[in-house]
Amino acid sequence: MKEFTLLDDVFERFLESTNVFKDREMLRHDYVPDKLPHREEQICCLGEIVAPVLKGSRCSNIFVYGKTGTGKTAVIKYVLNRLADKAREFGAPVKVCYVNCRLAGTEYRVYSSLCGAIGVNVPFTGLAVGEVFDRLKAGLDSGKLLFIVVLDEIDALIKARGDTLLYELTRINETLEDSRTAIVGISNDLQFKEFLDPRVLSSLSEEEIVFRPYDAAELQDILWDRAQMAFLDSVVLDGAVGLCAALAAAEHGDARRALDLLRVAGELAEREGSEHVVEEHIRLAEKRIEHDRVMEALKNLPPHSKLVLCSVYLLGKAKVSCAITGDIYEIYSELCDQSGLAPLTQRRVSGLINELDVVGLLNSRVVSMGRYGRTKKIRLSIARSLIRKVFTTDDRLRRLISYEPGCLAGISRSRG
DNA sequence: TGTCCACTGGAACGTACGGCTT
DNA sequence: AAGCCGTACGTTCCAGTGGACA
Repeated sequence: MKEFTLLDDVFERFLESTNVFKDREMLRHDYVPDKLPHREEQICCLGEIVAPVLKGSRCSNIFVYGKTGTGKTAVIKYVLNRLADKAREFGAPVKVCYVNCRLAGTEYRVYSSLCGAIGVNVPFTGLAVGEVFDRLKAGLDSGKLLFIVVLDEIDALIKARGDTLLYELTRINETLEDSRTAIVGISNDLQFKEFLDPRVLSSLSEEEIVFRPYDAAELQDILWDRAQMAFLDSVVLDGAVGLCAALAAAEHGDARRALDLLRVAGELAEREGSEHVVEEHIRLAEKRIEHDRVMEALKNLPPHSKLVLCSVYLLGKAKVSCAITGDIYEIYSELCDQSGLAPLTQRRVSGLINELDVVGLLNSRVVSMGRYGRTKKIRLSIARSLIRKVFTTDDRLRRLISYEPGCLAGISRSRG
């Protein structure tokens, strides 16, 4: 009963608090606004490239690249949405399908999304990739269609699975009867071209559009536009937007990050009943976003990764200045013993360390110690208190973070 | 200068599982 | 039901590596 009263208080406070937002959805990065400042050039360029489909011809394949938060996805969606509207108006048989390759994860799922877009049902799993591709072709050939395929974050898929998907898609028109397909590939990584077969690259890059990062002044314009839509009048102060833009500009001009900062800052201001969003809220928002990211990453780790991280934590606690793979594996094995898990091989643990490095929880560096071999030096790249905080909520891990491994004494002696 | 350490990291392969086709 | 397929997660094997040391 008490909990309900408490919760009711929270809701009451929220309802009675001063409003700062008009429509917070405007600050989400998947929202595509009617106006995209400082991207007029790219919008026109893309528009010119795709326009031929309105007259029933295939448009060129396009390769778009630029860092995260430079407006690539927003511009593509903006232009292709307009194109689809125009096509309906003119009765052109245009279909657009947007797939995020990183989220799709596999060739199979990319093909099945494409099939879904043209109304071909494909089971969620169970078919050979070739079979799904054949069904896609059959689906396209069952009518006359101009199919525009947007493959966002294509670099993620190519690096993980190779370029067969792009190879097949860039050649699909050779076997189609009446329908035609055009590909828009979006990549965050410029170097990604090196992973491509030259034939695929030349076919995909019939046209190229580059999105350079926004500078602080441009970010400020973008933020003001969105702030006016998202917040009530004169809620956001000049200094707050300026700081927000400056912080995001320092991080390669990432508009997505700038919008996140502004949204979280607004939520913080709302919660404390403030009538304005000020610089202090932006600073707090910056800390909050990083904190949440790390907490989320920690909570969702698989059990063995948690034990690896716990081993690094324990080594730090024992004042071992820089842990190496061998030390970590020894402690990890002991922790497995303690928690009744069968330990993975050192090879696998080495891979887990790399994965923890990629998500930013660890920092590892390959070093050679001369005749003492080659290994990785590993340290935590997050606050120890965060690990304690998350692991104490887990019954099994709570015991382990205060555990004193027997092998620790030997490690400390040799390398403390 | 050659040896040797303690790994790294690529590649091939194994196993389990869910789900489709025949 | 059997066979096949993709996916996830793991193991095993092994060539390669950089630099301290004899």
